[in-house]
Amino acid sequence: MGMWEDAGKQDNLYLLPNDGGHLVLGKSRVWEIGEESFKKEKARWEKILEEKLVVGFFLKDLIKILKKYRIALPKTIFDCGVAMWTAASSIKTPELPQIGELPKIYLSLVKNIKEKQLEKILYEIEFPLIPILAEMESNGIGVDGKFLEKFKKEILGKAAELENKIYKASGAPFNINSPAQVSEILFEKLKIGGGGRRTKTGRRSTRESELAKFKDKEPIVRNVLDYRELMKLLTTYIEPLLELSEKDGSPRSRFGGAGRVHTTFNQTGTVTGRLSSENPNLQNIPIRSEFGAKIRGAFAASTGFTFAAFDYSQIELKILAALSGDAKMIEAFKRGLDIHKFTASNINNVPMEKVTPEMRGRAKTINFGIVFGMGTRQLARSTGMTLEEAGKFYREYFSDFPQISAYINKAKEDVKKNGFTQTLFGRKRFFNLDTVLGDDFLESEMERMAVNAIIQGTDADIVKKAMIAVADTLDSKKIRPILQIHDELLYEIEDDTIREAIPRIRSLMEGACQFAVPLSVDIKIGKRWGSLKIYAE
DNA sequence: AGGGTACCCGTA
DNA sequence: AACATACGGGTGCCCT
Repeated sequence: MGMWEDAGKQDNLYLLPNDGGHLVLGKSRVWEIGEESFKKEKARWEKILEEKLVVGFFLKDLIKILKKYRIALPKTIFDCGVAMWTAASSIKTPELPQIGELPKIYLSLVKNIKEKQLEKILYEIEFPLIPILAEMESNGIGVDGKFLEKFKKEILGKAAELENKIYKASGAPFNINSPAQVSEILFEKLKIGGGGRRTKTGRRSTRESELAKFKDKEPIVRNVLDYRELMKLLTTYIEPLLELSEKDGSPRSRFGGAGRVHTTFNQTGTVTGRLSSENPNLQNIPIRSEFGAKIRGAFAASTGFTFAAFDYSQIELKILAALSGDAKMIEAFKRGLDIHKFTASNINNVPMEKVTPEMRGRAKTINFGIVFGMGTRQLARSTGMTLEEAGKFYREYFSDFPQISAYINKAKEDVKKNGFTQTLFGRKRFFNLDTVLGDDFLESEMERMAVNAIIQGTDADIVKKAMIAVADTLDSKKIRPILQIHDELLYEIEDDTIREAIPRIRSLMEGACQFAVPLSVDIKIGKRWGSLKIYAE
C-alpha cells in the first residue's frame, strides 16, 4: 500500500480529462494530448505509464483509450475523483480541479484517506475496479434492434386499442400520460372509489398501488394501468435502447454482429458503495412482469459466446446473519434452508412443513424490511396485517432472532455516537449529526440509513472484490465482464471454455468473502438475457 | 426554450 | 408531521 504514498511527489504524471483528450502535467509542464498521441507513441507512453504514478481525476475514460490502442495500463494510479467520493460518499460529482491544483489535491487526499482508514477500500477495491469498469463499458452488450422494432410495433398497436377504450369510457380524449388528468377523469368525473392516498398537491394519487384497488371492478382503471405499463416500456427502455445502440453506418462495435449498447457505470454515484448505471441504465431492465421481461430477449450474446449470469443468493440477509452472529439464522443458512420459510416457521411457531404461502410471504417482507429498518406501520401496510398483528409479528421476529435485534440496536447506537457507519471491509458512510440529533424523525431516518448502509455497503464490497478476483485470475478475452447489477454479474464466455470457466467464476465469487455464512451463487446461461436457463453441471 | 420539481415506476 | 434503503429516468407542468 506504501506505493501510493511513497511515489515521487514532484515527478508523478498528472492527468485531467478534457474534451479534446487528456491534459497532461509532468514536472510542472502542462501540455494537451489526444488519442492520436497515445496511438502514435505507444512505446513511449508504456514506458511513462510503467514508471510513474498516474494521478488523475476520473481515470476510467483514459483507461478506455489505453485499452483501445492496446497500451499497457499504468502500474499504479491514484484517481482523485474516486478518492474524494470514498472519503465522503455524499460527494457524487466532485468539481473538476484546475490541472495545477492536482498535486496539492492528491497529497491532501492521500492524507485524508489514511486518517479515515480507508486505504483498503480505496487501494484494494476501488482503484483495481476502475479498469474493470472500463472493460465492461467498452465491451458493451449486444442488442437486437430488429427484435426491439418488432416489440415496439406490438406495443404501439396495443396502446392504440387501450387508448380508444379509455376515451370511450371517459367520454372524451385526454392525456393518459398526465397523472393530473387521469386523477381528474377517474376520481372527479367518474367518481371512482373514495378515500385513497393524496398527492402533495391534494389530488387523489393515481399511483399503481392506488389504482390497483379498482382494477377488477373498473375496466377503465385496468386499461389505464396497462397503458402505463406499455408506455413505460416503450419510452424508458425500447426507444432509448434503439437510440443508444450502435446501428448500421455508425462505427461497428469491436465484436461485430448485433449493435451494442455501452452503458456508463458511475463509480461514485451512490452513498452506500454500490455502482450506478446510466445512458442507458442497464441495472433496471424489467424482469418481474412477464411482458416487461420480454425486453431482456433483445440482449444477445456475441457470436461464439454465451451469457452466464452469476447471482449471489440471499446475500444481504447472509451479511446480516454473519455480522450479527445470530446463531439460529447462521445455522439455517449453513443448512441451505429456504430462509423465508424458516423465518416464518420460527415466527409462527410451526414446523417448516406447516408454513403456508401467506406466512412465508409475510416473513419474506419482514426479512427484507429489516434490512431497510422498516417499522410496524409499513409492515402492516405491505402485508395486510393490522397494526396490532404487525407489532406482535415484529416482536416475535426479534425474540426469535435476538442477536439480529441486538446488532441492529448497536448499529443505531454507533451511528449516533460516531457519526458514521462502517462495512465489513471498512467502507464508511458519514452523517451530519448536528442536523439530525434531537429531531426524532431525522434520527430514526438516519438509523434506517445506517443499518442499510452497513448491509448494502458490505454487499457492494463483496461483489466488487469478486469482480476483481475474476478479472485478476481469468482471461478477459474468453471471459468478458458485461454487467454488474448489484448482486449479480453477467459475463459472456467463449463457447469452448464455458464449462471450465463457470466453476472457476463460481468459486472466485463464493470465496470473495469468508465469514460465518457460506456464500452461494446461482448460475444461469443462455444466448439471450431473456431466456437464461439454470446451469447444471 | 430550458431549468426545476412532482409524480410515477423500473431494478437490487 | 414525516415512519422502508439505494439508484436512473420518463412525462407533465410550472417557472424564468
